Amino acid sequence: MTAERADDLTGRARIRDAALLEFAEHGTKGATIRGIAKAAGVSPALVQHHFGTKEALRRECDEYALAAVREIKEEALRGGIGDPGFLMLAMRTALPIQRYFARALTDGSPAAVALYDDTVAYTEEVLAQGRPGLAVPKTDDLHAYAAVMTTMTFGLMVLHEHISRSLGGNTLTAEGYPRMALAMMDLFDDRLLEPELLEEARVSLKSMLAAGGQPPDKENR
Amino acid sequence: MTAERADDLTGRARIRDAALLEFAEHGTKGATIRGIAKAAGVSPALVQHHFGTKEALRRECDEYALAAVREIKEEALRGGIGDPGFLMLAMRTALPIQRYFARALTDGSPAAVALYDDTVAYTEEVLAQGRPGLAVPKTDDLHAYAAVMTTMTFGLMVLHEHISRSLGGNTLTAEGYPRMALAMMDLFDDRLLEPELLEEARVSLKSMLAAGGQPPDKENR
DNA sequence: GTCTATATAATGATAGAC
DNA sequence: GTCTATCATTATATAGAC
Repeated sequence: MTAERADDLTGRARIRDAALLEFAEHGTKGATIRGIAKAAGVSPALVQHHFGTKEALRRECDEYALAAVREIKEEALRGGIGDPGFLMLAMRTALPIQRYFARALTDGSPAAVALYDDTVAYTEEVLAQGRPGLAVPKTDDLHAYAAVMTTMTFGLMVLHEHISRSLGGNTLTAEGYPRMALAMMDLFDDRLLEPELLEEARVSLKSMLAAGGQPPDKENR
Repeated sequence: MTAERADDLTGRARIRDAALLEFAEHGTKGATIRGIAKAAGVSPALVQHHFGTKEALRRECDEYALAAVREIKEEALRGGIGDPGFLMLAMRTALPIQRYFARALTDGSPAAVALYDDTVAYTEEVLAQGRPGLAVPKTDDLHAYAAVMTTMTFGLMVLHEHISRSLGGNTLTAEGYPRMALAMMDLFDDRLLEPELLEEARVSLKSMLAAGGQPPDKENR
């Protein structure tokens, strides 16, 4: 999984890399063997020769992408959360891998599910154990807290096209990332909702929760 | 756009509603005329008779969904941000519409772009003007602040399948929404990163921003 | 390993009857 | 408005030569 130069890739790897991008761009269904072959500069038959079926190729992309992310994550872990590079974990992941997952998370794939579930579990663990520089979360539902945190972070990746358009620079690269990240920090350092309104909303939500999912009385609507 | 009962829908509307769900489930490319026809209980030819092409049907779903959301939003606006229903704006939107946009935001569509851009602009406006119960954001980049806020909120919708799985209940419905929303409030009411770490990260990001998108020196990696 | 040629299936779209 | 039947296109997948 070490970085390989585009020109000295074997045919098989060239096809896999092209597939990664085509799946990211057009989705599982939208990407075609023909398109992938064209992008890789080979014939469609060669794609089938190496991977058998489109489904198998997809599976291989899935596994490759997941392995790549796990490798980056382990590397970042050695630095610790205080490491300036830790917050940029996303940025250290190769662009094609990020784009692949951004799409796979909505297209649906085993690796995307694994990545999501892994990340929620890891986030929950870190929040529970505590880390230097990291406060203990004030919540009585740490799992949901971790899930929301993870989902929001992934949301920025999944919707990268929209936020990049809005901010005028690709947020998955060093070009657009800093502006987004700074705003994210302002947002989490802020307390936007005033305590009274917050409490009011909490009470309303807790009554919904207690009611087992029934919406509150309709008179308010 | 008033609520119609499933049984007294005209054929055309029944097909449109079925298409909305099929596009949400399988994406623009994955949804088929045959599948939509089957879901609507009509022949594939009737779908073409009413809408001409699949692209035209998709366009009509797009416009219908956008109009529906705008209507809900205007209604919620009359209550104001203090209205307990305001925070639940998403939940008041019909489920098929939410699911349609959750998919369209990554599949790409004019309505999805319009919805996203509208929402960022509206969020920015509200934050700039201020509202009772809402603090003034502490940031020198209000647009990015609004964009990140919007993207994170939409991220919860786009990734609803994953967070629902993680929390054990559909977060797009009253069944799973309260738990997610409560965790969201805990998260925004918290200050997870301690000031020193936050400041350190800000400095690093600002230097990246100033460098015009060049990553910081590699020695740290 | 890589290609051309071809078989097979799925899908979008049309024609014409009722 | 609604159907059945059919066509044209595009996609996956296979066979066999080099």
